[in-house]
Amino acid sequence: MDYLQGLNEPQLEAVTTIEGPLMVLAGAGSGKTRVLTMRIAHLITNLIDPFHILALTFTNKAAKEMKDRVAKVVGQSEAKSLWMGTFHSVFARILRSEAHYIGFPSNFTIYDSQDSVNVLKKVIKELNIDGDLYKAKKVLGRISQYKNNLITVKAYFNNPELIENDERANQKHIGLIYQKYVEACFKNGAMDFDDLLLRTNELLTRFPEVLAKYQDRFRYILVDEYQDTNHSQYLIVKALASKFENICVVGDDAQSIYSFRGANILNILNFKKDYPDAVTVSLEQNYRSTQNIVNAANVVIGKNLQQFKKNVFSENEVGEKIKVYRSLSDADEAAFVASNIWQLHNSEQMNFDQFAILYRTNSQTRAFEDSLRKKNIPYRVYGGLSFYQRKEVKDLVAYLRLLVNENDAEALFRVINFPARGIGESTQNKLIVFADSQNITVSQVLGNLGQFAPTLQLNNGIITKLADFWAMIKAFQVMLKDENAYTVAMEVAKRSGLIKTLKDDQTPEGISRVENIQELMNSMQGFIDEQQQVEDGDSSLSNFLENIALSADTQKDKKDDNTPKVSLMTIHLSKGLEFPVVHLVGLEENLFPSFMSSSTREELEEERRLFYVALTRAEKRAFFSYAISRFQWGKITDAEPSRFLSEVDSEYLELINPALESRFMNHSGLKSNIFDEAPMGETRFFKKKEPKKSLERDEPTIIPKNLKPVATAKIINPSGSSSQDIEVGDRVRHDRFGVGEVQFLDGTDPNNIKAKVIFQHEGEKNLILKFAKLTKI
DNA sequence: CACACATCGCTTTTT
DNA sequence: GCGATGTGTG
Repeated sequence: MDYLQGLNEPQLEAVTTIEGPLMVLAGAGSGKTRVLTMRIAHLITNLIDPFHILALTFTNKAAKEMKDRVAKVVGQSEAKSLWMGTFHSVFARILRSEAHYIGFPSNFTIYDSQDSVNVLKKVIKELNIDGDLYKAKKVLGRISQYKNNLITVKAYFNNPELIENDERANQKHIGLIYQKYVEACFKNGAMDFDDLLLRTNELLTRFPEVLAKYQDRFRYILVDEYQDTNHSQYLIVKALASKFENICVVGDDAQSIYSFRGANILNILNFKKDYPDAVTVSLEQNYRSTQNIVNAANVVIGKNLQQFKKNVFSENEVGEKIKVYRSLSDADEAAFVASNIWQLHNSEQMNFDQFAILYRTNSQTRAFEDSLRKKNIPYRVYGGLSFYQRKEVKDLVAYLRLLVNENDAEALFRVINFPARGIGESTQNKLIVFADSQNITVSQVLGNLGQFAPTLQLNNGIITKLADFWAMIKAFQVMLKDENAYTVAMEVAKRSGLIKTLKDDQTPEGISRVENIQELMNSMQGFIDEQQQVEDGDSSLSNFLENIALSADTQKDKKDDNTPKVSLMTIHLSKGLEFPVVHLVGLEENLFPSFMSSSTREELEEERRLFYVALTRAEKRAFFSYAISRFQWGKITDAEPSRFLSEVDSEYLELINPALESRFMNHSGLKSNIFDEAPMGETRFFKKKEPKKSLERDEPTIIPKNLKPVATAKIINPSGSSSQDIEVGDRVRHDRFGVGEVQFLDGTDPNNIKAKVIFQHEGEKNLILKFAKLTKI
């Protein structure tokens, strides 16, 4: 039992309490993952067949990590029959084997949100409903809400309150759209993400024998991040656990940050009500962070009313105070962060992967990318567009999806005319209308063109094109019977003309698209290899498709060299991670807390939990920063410090640019010379800036408050007629070199100002502005 | 059908 | 400011 060594008392209790309901409240950094894995190991060591254990997580990453760690303790072979995965993947697997109960094919397609939006757009159009009033994305959000709360179409129409609600919101057609959307998905043999949960509920409630089967199988259930479960997930877990009640949920109500997508914090807050006999264990010792960080985080989260009272503490060193930096602009903030990282890297030999920059919104990324690039600091941006959401990748995947499930009309119409083969919109519409009138699917029409051609009212040329297209798809399907998925996919990429079309585009973007296709092929090969190595692996195309549908792998395309890099991500993405040094940036009202989430107490409490999550990522040092003005939506907007800053007791904070403070507080306007005297804490945190020979120096005018502080010169456009102000940091276009960014400006003589510009593709150039004909963009 | 131009809308997003 | 989406024109 050496795996029990080194656990503290509550951890030990959580691991060894095997029977009955158990709730583990795991404060930030308290060793939650360790407890979960040791608990599973302990179950197996106590001769509980792994076959009877189900462990549910929210991310693939968490599932994989836990599985690896369990395997290390109990051995690969023991760990294998364990069911461990995300809610969605586990239930997708169950649904595939039981699909016939609820009228779905077992090879149903899984739609991602983009697919769902596309289907909804078509539904809205078909219903002749004003698309301006019903934005597909918004409507999907609504439908998702309903599904997550188990409000089916039928339940919706039986609930006058809901209908009235939507009517009052001027959305009276929501019910109808919802209905048509569900019908469309059913016809396509497709489920969206929410369906994977909703349909599982349907399966378990409508068919007691199915429920009994899985209840008997899953005798020991563990749920990670329980505070993030939605109602639908809650009901499934409850139903499955109701026979044996060996259910262990682990979570931290203080870290519930996904209510905007249906997570219901009440699930964890009410666990005791559901299971009155439940044992509760609180893990309160934080092993991650300094006392200062833990205490500061505690003070802030303590302002929330809705929470379990916990006493999270640290016995690590007290640590440094949290440094607060007030900056003039987003660019200034970014420059500070980059300099600070650079300095710590040099003075304390810290690797770049020990730093994280956390922000509230993805749009804040850019300024930091710029500032890090200027200092040649390697970084990696997490999140953003997932690899599998790229258009070119989706296109090839759509072909493959069509091979597996030819009823998938969404996939069909995505590829029927891409690459262009003369099957235009009107032809497509005719196909849809005709298929609807005959009450069959479009694939059935295409499969029996000989029979339907006379009634289709299409000319022979088009009929031939349709026939050719369908013959191609059919040929791929035949091929799939003998060849492996990779070979078929390669053939699809070539024969469909996809690769050729992409290769015709020799722009950098076009080249990267081809690379993405190659990367998709590589990942497919990797998947097949992997599956063939494990016993009863499934290297089929449909399994590959399911895998990518349920994984938001954003980094597939990044060649992973092993250079340590600074991590840039949203706070949401940082949950579960830890970094020695954390920069929490953009601490401004309306940004964090977000202006969208400042109206109700519930929303604000979630933002505060988000703040808590962000701060507790830090192990040794935390830096806060905010800007008094920033670019937002193309405009410079004034900003006020976030309320969260004032919620941290000042004993934990240290302002690091008081010089600026006093200067800036007097509102007499900024004199130009303020820039000459290192007002931004420069003496301490900035390497000396490039010398600036500003024209403003000779003009004792009041500089507008919102002028970017890094501005070094104004120049007159050489054309003479128009004059433009160009500043450091501006993006410019050059006839020959393309798009670039001004690095610095030099020179006092207006006729002889030089600009150093780094162009996206051409690299660094020194230009004399008078001749360079730059345009600001 | 391709391209150019206009318009919108814009938090977070494990699946 | 920017990218996705939609509309119009040749």
